[in-house]
Amino acid sequence: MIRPLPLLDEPTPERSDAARNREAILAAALRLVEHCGVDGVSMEAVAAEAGVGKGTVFRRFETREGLMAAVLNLSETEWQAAVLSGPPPLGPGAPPMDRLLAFGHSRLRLNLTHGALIRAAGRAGARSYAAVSFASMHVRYLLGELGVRGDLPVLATALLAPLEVVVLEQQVEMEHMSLERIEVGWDDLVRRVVGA
Amino acid sequence: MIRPLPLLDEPTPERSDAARNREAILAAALRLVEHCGVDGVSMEAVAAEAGVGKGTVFRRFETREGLMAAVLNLSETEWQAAVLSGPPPLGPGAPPMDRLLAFGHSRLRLNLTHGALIRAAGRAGARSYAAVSFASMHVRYLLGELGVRGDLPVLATALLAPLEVVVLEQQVEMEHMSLERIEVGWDDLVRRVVGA
DNA sequence: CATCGAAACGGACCGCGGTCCGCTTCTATT
DNA sequence: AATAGAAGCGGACCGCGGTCCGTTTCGATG
Repeated sequence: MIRPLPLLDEPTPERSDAARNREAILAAALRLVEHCGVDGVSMEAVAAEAGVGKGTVFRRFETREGLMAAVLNLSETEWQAAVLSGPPPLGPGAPPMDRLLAFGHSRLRLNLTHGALIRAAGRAGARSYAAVSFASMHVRYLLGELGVRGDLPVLATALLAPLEVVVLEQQVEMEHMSLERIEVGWDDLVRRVVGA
Repeated sequence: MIRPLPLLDEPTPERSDAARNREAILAAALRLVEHCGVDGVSMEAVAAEAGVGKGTVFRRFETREGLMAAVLNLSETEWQAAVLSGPPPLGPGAPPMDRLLAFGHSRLRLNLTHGALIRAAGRAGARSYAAVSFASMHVRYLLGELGVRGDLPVLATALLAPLEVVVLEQQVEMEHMSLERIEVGWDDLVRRVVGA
Protein backbone atom coordinates (compact mmCIF):
# COMPACT_ATOMS: atom_id res chain seq x y z
CA MET A 1 0.00 0.00 0.00
CA ILE A 2 1.61 3.17 -1.17
CA ARG A 3 1.03 6.31 0.84
CA PRO A 4 1.76 9.53 -1.04
CA LEU A 5 4.56 10.48 1.31
CA PRO A 6 3.40 13.67 3.08
CA LEU A 7 6.14 16.00 1.87
CA LEU A 8 7.09 18.60 4.44
CA ASP A 9 3.93 18.08 6.47
CA GLU A 10 1.60 19.72 3.97
CA PRO A 11 -1.22 21.04 6.14
CA THR A 12 -3.95 18.62 4.98
CA PRO A 13 -6.14 19.93 2.14
CA GLU A 14 -9.58 21.24 3.05
CA ARG A 15 -12.53 18.92 2.81
CA SER A 16 -15.14 19.90 0.23
CA ASP A 17 -17.91 20.76 2.66
CA ALA A 18 -15.44 22.75 4.73
CA ALA A 19 -14.45 24.81 1.72
CA ARG A 20 -18.09 25.40 0.83
CA ASN A 21 -18.83 26.59 4.35
CA ARG A 22 -15.80 28.86 4.41
CA GLU A 23 -17.05 30.62 1.30
CA ALA A 24 -20.59 30.85 2.65
CA ILE A 25 -19.39 32.31 5.95
CA LEU A 26 -17.08 34.84 4.33
CA ALA A 27 -19.83 35.97 1.94
CA ALA A 28 -22.32 36.21 4.80
CA ALA A 29 -19.88 38.23 6.88
CA LEU A 30 -19.19 40.62 4.03
CA ARG A 31 -22.90 41.09 3.43
CA LEU A 32 -23.64 41.74 7.10
CA VAL A 33 -20.70 44.09 7.57
CA GLU A 34 -21.81 46.20 4.63
CA HIS A 35 -25.38 46.17 5.87
CA CYS A 36 -25.08 46.63 9.65
CA GLY A 37 -21.61 48.07 10.07
CA VAL A 38 -18.70 46.18 11.58
CA ASP A 39 -19.71 46.67 15.21
CA GLY A 40 -23.29 45.63 14.56
CA VAL A 41 -22.36 42.15 13.42
CA SER A 42 -22.24 39.26 15.89
CA MET A 43 -20.68 35.90 15.21
CA GLU A 44 -24.00 34.19 15.79
CA ALA A 45 -25.58 36.45 13.19
CA VAL A 46 -22.90 35.52 10.68
CA ALA A 47 -23.44 31.85 11.43
CA ALA A 48 -27.20 32.17 10.95
CA GLU A 49 -26.82 34.19 7.74
CA ALA A 50 -24.45 31.57 6.38
CA GLY A 51 -26.74 28.76 7.48
CA VAL A 52 -24.18 27.02 9.68
CA GLY A 53 -23.62 26.54 13.39
CA LYS A 54 -21.64 28.99 15.45
CA GLY A 55 -18.94 26.43 16.11
CA THR A 56 -18.26 26.14 12.40
CA VAL A 57 -17.56 29.84 12.09
CA PHE A 58 -14.99 29.68 14.85
CA ARG A 59 -13.53 26.49 13.43
CA ARG A 60 -12.82 28.20 10.10
CA PHE A 61 -11.70 31.61 11.30
CA GLU A 62 -10.43 31.00 14.83
CA THR A 63 -11.77 34.23 16.28
CA ARG A 64 -13.82 37.28 15.50
CA GLU A 65 -10.66 39.19 14.68
CA GLY A 66 -9.70 36.44 12.28
CA LEU A 67 -13.01 36.62 10.47
CA MET A 68 -12.80 40.39 10.19
CA ALA A 69 -9.24 40.09 8.95
CA ALA A 70 -10.48 37.74 6.25
CA VAL A 71 -13.19 40.20 5.23
CA LEU A 72 -10.66 43.00 5.21
CA ASN A 73 -8.35 40.90 3.12
CA LEU A 74 -10.83 40.96 0.25
CA SER A 75 -10.40 44.68 -0.34
CA GLU A 76 -6.78 44.63 0.70
CA THR A 77 -5.65 42.29 -2.07
CA GLU A 78 -7.54 44.42 -4.54
CA TRP A 79 -5.61 47.46 -3.36
CA GLN A 80 -2.30 45.62 -3.48
CA ALA A 81 -3.02 44.71 -7.09
CA ALA A 82 -3.63 48.39 -7.86
CA VAL A 83 -0.28 49.28 -6.31
CA LEU A 84 1.64 46.53 -8.07
CA SER A 85 0.06 46.63 -11.51
CA GLY A 86 -2.60 49.34 -11.67
CA PRO A 87 -2.44 52.64 -13.56
CA PRO A 88 0.13 55.27 -12.54
CA PRO A 89 0.92 57.20 -10.47
CA LEU A 90 -0.09 54.58 -7.88
CA GLY A 91 0.94 51.71 -10.10
CA PRO A 92 4.20 51.39 -12.06
CA GLY A 93 5.08 53.85 -14.80
CA ALA A 94 5.38 57.11 -12.86
CA PRO A 95 8.54 58.54 -11.23
CA PRO A 96 9.24 57.09 -7.78
CA MET A 97 8.42 60.27 -5.90
CA ASP A 98 5.04 60.56 -7.60
CA ARG A 99 4.35 56.94 -6.81
CA LEU A 100 5.32 57.39 -3.18
CA LEU A 101 3.04 60.39 -2.72
CA ALA A 102 0.18 58.63 -4.50
CA PHE A 103 0.77 55.61 -2.28
CA GLY A 104 0.49 57.68 0.86
CA HIS A 105 -2.68 59.45 -0.23
CA SER A 106 -4.28 56.19 -1.26
CA ARG A 107 -3.38 54.42 1.95
CA LEU A 108 -4.49 57.37 4.02
CA ARG A 109 -7.98 57.41 2.54
CA LEU A 110 -8.24 53.64 2.68
CA ASN A 111 -7.29 53.53 6.35
CA LEU A 112 -9.85 56.19 7.17
CA THR A 113 -12.71 54.53 5.32
CA HIS A 114 -11.88 51.06 6.60
CA GLY A 115 -10.98 52.24 10.07
CA ALA A 116 -13.61 50.27 11.96
CA LEU A 117 -12.87 47.08 10.06
CA ILE A 118 -9.13 47.39 10.51
CA ARG A 119 -9.59 47.93 14.22
CA ALA A 120 -11.93 44.94 14.42
CA ALA A 121 -9.33 42.82 12.64
CA GLY A 122 -6.81 43.81 15.26
CA ARG A 123 -3.50 42.01 15.24
CA ALA A 124 -5.07 38.90 13.75
CA GLY A 125 -2.07 36.68 13.28
CA ALA A 126 -0.27 36.52 9.99
CA ARG A 127 -2.85 38.45 8.00
CA SER A 128 -2.24 41.81 9.61
CA TYR A 129 1.48 41.16 9.34
CA ALA A 130 1.15 40.46 5.64
CA ALA A 131 -0.62 43.77 5.07
CA VAL A 132 1.95 45.82 6.95
CA SER A 133 4.72 43.83 5.36
CA PHE A 134 3.49 44.58 1.87
CA ALA A 135 3.27 48.30 2.49
CA SER A 136 6.67 48.37 4.14
CA MET A 137 8.24 46.46 1.26
CA HIS A 138 6.79 48.80 -1.31
CA VAL A 139 7.91 51.94 0.48
CA ARG A 140 11.37 50.48 0.96
CA TYR A 141 11.55 49.78 -2.75
CA LEU A 142 10.51 53.32 -3.67
CA LEU A 143 12.96 54.84 -1.18
CA GLY A 144 15.65 52.76 -2.80
CA GLU A 145 14.71 54.05 -6.24
CA LEU A 146 14.94 57.57 -4.86
CA GLY A 147 18.49 56.91 -3.72
CA VAL A 148 17.74 57.38 -0.05
CA ARG A 149 20.54 56.25 2.27
CA GLY A 150 20.06 54.84 5.73
CA ASP A 151 18.15 52.10 7.50
CA LEU A 152 15.40 51.70 4.92
CA PRO A 153 13.15 49.33 6.93
CA VAL A 154 13.10 51.79 9.81
CA LEU A 155 12.60 54.79 7.55
CA ALA A 156 9.73 53.01 5.83
CA THR A 157 8.13 52.44 9.20
CA ALA A 158 8.55 56.12 10.01
CA LEU A 159 6.66 57.04 6.85
CA LEU A 160 3.93 54.46 7.37
CA ALA A 161 3.32 55.13 11.05
CA PRO A 162 1.52 58.46 10.56
CA LEU A 163 -0.89 56.63 8.26
CA GLU A 164 -1.96 54.22 10.99
CA VAL A 165 -5.63 54.23 11.87
CA VAL A 166 -5.14 55.26 15.50
CA VAL A 167 -3.07 58.24 14.46
CA LEU A 168 -5.38 59.37 11.68
CA GLU A 169 -8.49 59.08 13.80
CA GLN A 170 -6.84 61.05 16.55
CA GLN A 171 -6.07 63.83 14.09
CA VAL A 172 -9.46 63.86 12.41
CA GLU A 173 -11.77 63.27 15.35
CA MET A 174 -10.00 64.96 18.24
CA GLU A 175 -7.86 67.63 16.61
CA HIS A 176 -10.32 68.29 13.78
CA MET A 177 -7.69 68.36 11.08
CA SER A 178 -8.87 68.28 7.49
CA LEU A 179 -7.92 65.48 5.14
CA GLU A 180 -6.05 67.94 2.94
CA ARG A 181 -3.95 69.21 5.80
CA ILE A 182 -2.95 65.69 6.76
CA GLU A 183 -2.11 64.87 3.16
CA VAL A 184 0.01 67.97 2.72
CA GLY A 185 1.68 67.22 6.03
CA TRP A 186 2.57 63.72 4.90
CA ASP A 187 3.97 65.01 1.61
CA ASP A 188 6.11 67.41 3.61
CA LEU A 189 7.33 64.58 5.83
CA VAL A 190 8.25 62.51 2.80
CA ARG A 191 10.29 65.33 1.32
CA ARG A 192 12.14 65.90 4.56
CA VAL A 193 12.92 62.21 4.92
CA VAL A 194 13.93 61.74 1.31
CA GLY A 195 15.94 64.93 1.51
CA ALA A 196 14.73 66.42 -1.76
CA MET B 1 -34.26 80.09 51.19
CA ILE B 2 -31.02 80.95 49.48
CA ARG B 3 -29.56 78.44 47.03
CA PRO B 4 -25.83 78.95 46.22
CA LEU B 5 -26.53 79.68 42.55
CA PRO B 6 -24.96 76.81 40.59
CA LEU B 7 -22.38 78.75 38.61
CA LEU B 8 -21.76 77.39 35.12
CA ASP B 9 -23.29 73.98 35.88
CA GLU B 10 -20.47 72.78 38.08
CA PRO B 11 -20.64 68.99 37.76
CA THR B 12 -21.87 68.20 41.28
CA PRO B 13 -19.10 67.33 43.76
CA GLU B 14 -18.59 63.65 44.57
CA ARG B 15 -20.30 62.21 47.57
CA SER B 16 -17.97 60.99 50.33
CA ASP B 17 -18.76 57.28 49.97
CA ALA B 18 -18.39 57.60 46.23
CA ALA B 19 -14.94 59.11 46.59
CA ARG B 20 -13.90 56.42 49.04
CA ASN B 21 -15.06 53.70 46.68
CA ARG B 22 -13.29 55.30 43.70
CA GLU B 23 -10.02 55.17 45.62
CA ALA B 24 -10.62 51.61 46.78
CA ILE B 25 -11.43 50.45 43.25
CA LEU B 26 -8.45 52.17 41.68
CA ALA B 27 -6.10 50.74 44.29
CA ALA B 28 -7.59 47.27 43.86
CA ALA B 29 -7.25 47.49 40.09
CA LEU B 30 -3.63 48.58 40.34
CA ARG B 31 -2.87 45.74 42.73
CA LEU B 32 -4.54 43.14 40.52
CA VAL B 33 -2.96 44.43 37.32
CA GLU B 34 0.48 44.21 38.83
CA HIS B 35 -0.26 40.77 40.21
CA CYS B 36 -2.14 39.00 37.39
CA GLY B 37 -1.27 41.07 34.35
CA VAL B 38 -3.71 43.33 32.54
CA ASP B 39 -5.48 40.59 30.60
CA GLY B 40 -5.91 38.41 33.67
CA VAL B 41 -8.02 40.95 35.52
CA SER B 42 -11.79 40.89 35.28
CA MET B 43 -14.11 43.66 36.39
CA GLU B 44 -15.80 41.32 38.86
CA ALA B 45 -12.42 40.51 40.37
CA VAL B 46 -11.67 44.20 40.80
CA ALA B 47 -15.05 44.73 42.43
CA ALA B 48 -14.49 41.83 44.82
CA GLU B 49 -10.96 42.98 45.68
CA ALA B 50 -12.26 46.46 46.37
CA GLY B 51 -15.15 45.10 48.42
CA VAL B 52 -17.87 46.71 46.32
CA GLY B 53 -20.49 45.54 43.86
CA LYS B 54 -19.78 45.26 40.15
CA GLY B 55 -22.26 48.00 39.35
CA THR B 56 -20.24 50.44 41.43
CA VAL B 57 -17.10 49.82 39.43
CA PHE B 58 -18.92 50.59 36.21
CA ARG B 59 -20.63 53.59 37.74
CA ARG B 60 -17.25 55.16 38.64
CA PHE B 61 -15.25 54.25 35.54
CA GLU B 62 -17.87 53.77 32.85
CA THR B 63 -16.15 50.86 31.17
CA ARG B 64 -13.23 48.49 31.41
CA GLU B 65 -11.23 50.73 29.12
CA GLY B 66 -12.02 53.63 31.40
CA LEU B 67 -10.74 51.81 34.46
CA MET B 68 -7.56 50.77 32.69
CA ALA B 69 -7.09 54.31 31.48
CA ALA B 70 -7.35 55.48 35.09
CA VAL B 71 -4.74 52.94 36.17
CA LEU B 72 -2.50 53.98 33.31
CA ASN B 73 -2.97 57.58 34.27
CA LEU B 74 -1.17 56.99 37.55
CA SER B 75 2.15 56.31 35.87
CA GLU B 76 1.44 58.70 33.05
CA THR B 77 1.23 61.78 35.26
CA GLU B 78 4.44 60.73 36.93
CA TRP B 79 6.13 60.65 33.54
CA GLN B 80 4.69 63.99 32.55
CA ALA B 81 6.13 65.48 35.71
CA ALA B 82 9.54 64.08 34.78
CA VAL B 83 9.25 65.70 31.36
CA LEU B 84 8.10 69.05 32.65
CA SER B 85 10.26 69.42 35.72
CA GLY B 86 12.55 66.42 36.10
CA PRO B 87 16.32 66.32 35.60
CA PRO B 88 17.79 66.97 32.14
CA PRO B 89 18.09 65.90 29.43
CA LEU B 90 14.45 64.75 29.65
CA GLY B 91 13.45 67.67 31.83
CA PRO B 92 14.33 71.34 31.29
CA GLY B 93 17.91 72.53 31.30
CA ALA B 94 19.36 70.68 28.30
CA PRO B 95 19.50 71.92 24.67
CA PRO B 96 16.24 71.32 22.78
CA MET B 97 17.68 68.63 20.52
CA ASP B 98 18.98 66.65 23.48
CA ARG B 99 15.63 66.97 25.17
CA LEU B 100 13.81 65.84 22.06
CA LEU B 101 15.95 62.74 21.68
CA ALA B 102 15.65 61.91 25.37
CA PHE B 103 11.91 62.38 25.09
CA GLY B 104 11.69 59.88 22.23
CA HIS B 105 13.79 57.26 23.97
CA SER B 106 11.85 57.62 27.17
CA ARG B 107 8.47 57.40 25.46
CA LEU B 108 9.61 54.46 23.38
CA ARG B 109 10.58 52.39 26.38
CA LEU B 110 7.50 53.42 28.29
CA ASN B 111 5.20 52.44 25.44
CA LEU B 112 6.86 49.05 25.16
CA THR B 113 6.70 48.23 28.85
CA HIS B 114 3.13 49.50 29.23
CA GLY B 115 1.98 48.11 25.91
CA ALA B 116 -0.69 45.79 27.26
CA LEU B 117 -2.12 48.42 29.57
CA ILE B 118 -2.17 51.09 26.88
CA ARG B 119 -3.97 48.73 24.53
CA ALA B 120 -6.45 47.81 27.27
CA ALA B 121 -7.11 51.50 27.87
CA GLY B 122 -7.92 51.91 24.19
CA ARG B 123 -9.39 55.17 23.10
CA ALA B 124 -10.96 55.76 26.49
CA GLY B 125 -12.49 59.14 26.06
CA ALA B 126 -10.70 62.26 27.18
CA ARG B 127 -7.94 60.46 29.06
CA SER B 128 -6.22 59.02 26.01
CA TYR B 129 -6.64 62.35 24.30
CA ALA B 130 -4.96 64.13 27.19
CA ALA B 131 -1.95 61.82 26.99
CA VAL B 132 -1.48 62.26 23.26
CA SER B 133 -2.17 65.94 23.58
CA PHE B 134 0.55 66.40 26.18
CA ALA B 135 3.15 64.62 24.10
CA SER B 136 2.17 66.51 20.99
CA MET B 137 2.35 69.83 22.80
CA HIS B 138 5.79 69.11 24.17
CA VAL B 139 7.21 68.03 20.82
CA ARG B 140 5.70 71.08 19.17
CA TYR B 141 7.35 73.27 21.76
CA LEU B 142 10.76 71.65 21.24
CA LEU B 143 10.44 71.85 17.45
CA GLY B 144 9.70 75.53 17.87
CA GLU B 145 12.81 76.01 20.00
CA LEU B 146 14.79 74.28 17.27
CA GLY B 147 13.54 76.80 14.75
CA VAL B 148 11.73 74.26 12.62
CA ARG B 149 9.40 75.77 10.03
CA GLY B 150 6.21 74.19 8.79
CA ASP B 151 2.98 72.75 10.16
CA LEU B 152 4.24 71.94 13.65
CA PRO B 153 1.19 70.00 14.87
CA VAL B 154 1.43 67.71 11.87
CA LEU B 155 5.19 67.36 12.15
CA ALA B 156 4.84 66.50 15.83
CA THR B 157 2.39 63.78 14.92
CA ALA B 158 4.85 62.45 12.36
CA LEU B 159 7.50 62.14 15.06
CA LEU B 160 5.16 60.61 17.61
CA ALA B 161 3.50 58.09 15.30
CA PRO B 162 6.50 55.72 15.08
CA LEU B 163 6.43 55.55 18.88
CA GLU B 164 2.86 54.21 18.96
CA VAL B 165 2.42 50.83 20.59
CA VAL B 166 1.06 49.10 17.49
CA VAL B 167 4.03 50.23 15.45
CA LEU B 168 6.65 49.33 18.05
CA GLU B 169 5.18 45.90 18.72
CA GLN B 170 5.08 45.20 15.01
CA GLN B 171 8.77 46.04 14.76
CA VAL B 172 9.86 44.14 17.84
CA GLU B 173 7.66 41.05 17.65
CA MET B 174 7.27 40.49 13.92
CA GLU B 175 10.33 42.07 12.37
CA HIS B 176 12.60 41.23 15.32
CA MET B 177 14.23 44.62 15.45
CA SER B 178 16.34 45.47 18.47
CA LEU B 179 15.50 48.33 20.76
CA GLU B 180 18.74 50.05 19.84
CA ARG B 181 18.02 49.90 16.16
CA ILE B 182 14.61 51.46 16.65
CA GLU B 183 16.11 54.17 18.83
CA VAL B 184 18.81 55.00 16.34
CA GLY B 185 16.20 54.99 13.58
CA TRP B 186 14.08 57.47 15.50
CA ASP B 187 17.04 59.75 16.11
CA ASP B 188 17.74 59.66 12.38
CA LEU B 189 14.13 60.54 11.64
CA VAL B 190 14.28 63.48 14.02
CA ARG B 191 17.39 64.86 12.37
CA ARG B 192 15.88 64.55 8.90
CA VAL B 193 12.70 66.30 10.02
CA VAL B 194 14.47 69.04 11.92
CA GLY B 195 16.86 69.42 9.04
CA ALA B 196 20.02 69.50 11.14
C1' DC C 1 -32.91 65.00 65.66
C1' DA C 2 -36.38 63.86 62.04
C1' DT C 3 -37.27 64.25 57.28
C1' DC C 4 -36.68 63.88 52.47
C1' DG C 5 -34.88 63.91 47.78
C1' DA C 6 -30.94 62.89 45.30
C1' DA C 7 -27.09 60.13 44.62
C1' DA C 8 -24.94 55.79 45.09
C1' DC C 9 -25.05 50.86 45.77
C1' DG C 10 -25.19 45.83 44.54
C1' DG C 11 -26.26 41.92 42.33
C1' DA C 12 -29.59 39.67 39.15
C1' DC C 13 -29.74 39.75 34.40
C1' DC C 14 -28.51 39.99 29.26
C1' DG C 15 -25.83 39.31 24.92
C1' DC C 16 -21.71 38.03 22.92
C1' DG C 17 -17.21 35.81 22.10
C1' DG C 18 -15.27 31.49 22.64
C1' DT C 19 -15.04 26.29 23.99
C1' DC C 20 -16.44 21.46 24.12
C1' DC C 21 -18.11 17.16 22.92
C1' DG C 22 -21.32 13.82 21.04
C1' DC C 23 -23.07 13.21 16.41
C1' DT C 24 -22.74 13.51 11.18
C1' DT C 25 -20.42 13.58 6.75
C1' DC C 26 -16.85 12.99 3.73
C1' DT C 27 -13.29 10.22 1.35
C1' DA C 28 -9.63 6.71 0.95
C1' DT C 29 -9.39 1.90 0.63
C1' DT C 30 -10.77 -2.73 -0.48
C1' DA D 1 -20.97 -1.04 -2.31
C1' DA D 2 -19.27 -1.52 2.21
C1' DT D 3 -16.41 0.19 5.77
C1' DA D 4 -13.61 2.71 8.85
C1' DG D 5 -11.83 6.63 10.86
C1' DA D 6 -10.62 11.20 10.36
C1' DA D 7 -12.38 15.75 9.60
C1' DG D 8 -16.14 18.54 10.20
C1' DC D 9 -20.42 20.04 12.36
C1' DG D 10 -23.71 22.31 15.65
C1' DG D 11 -25.51 23.95 19.62
C1' DA D 12 -25.42 23.65 24.72
C1' DC D 13 -22.52 25.78 27.81
C1' DC D 14 -19.23 29.16 30.22
C1' DG D 15 -17.21 33.63 31.70
C1' DC D 16 -17.04 38.33 31.10
C1' DG D 17 -18.33 43.11 29.96
C1' DG D 18 -22.14 45.94 30.55
C1' DT D 19 -27.11 47.32 32.06
C1' DC D 20 -31.07 47.85 35.15
C1' DC D 21 -33.68 48.67 39.01
C1' DG D 22 -35.24 48.03 43.79
C1' DT D 23 -32.86 49.23 48.07
C1' DT D 24 -29.61 51.89 50.93
C1' DT D 25 -26.86 55.86 52.23
C1' DC D 26 -25.67 60.58 52.33
C1' DG D 27 -26.18 65.27 53.63
C1' DA D 28 -28.92 69.54 53.21
C1' DT D 29 -32.77 71.64 55.54
C1' DG D 30 -35.97 72.99 59.36
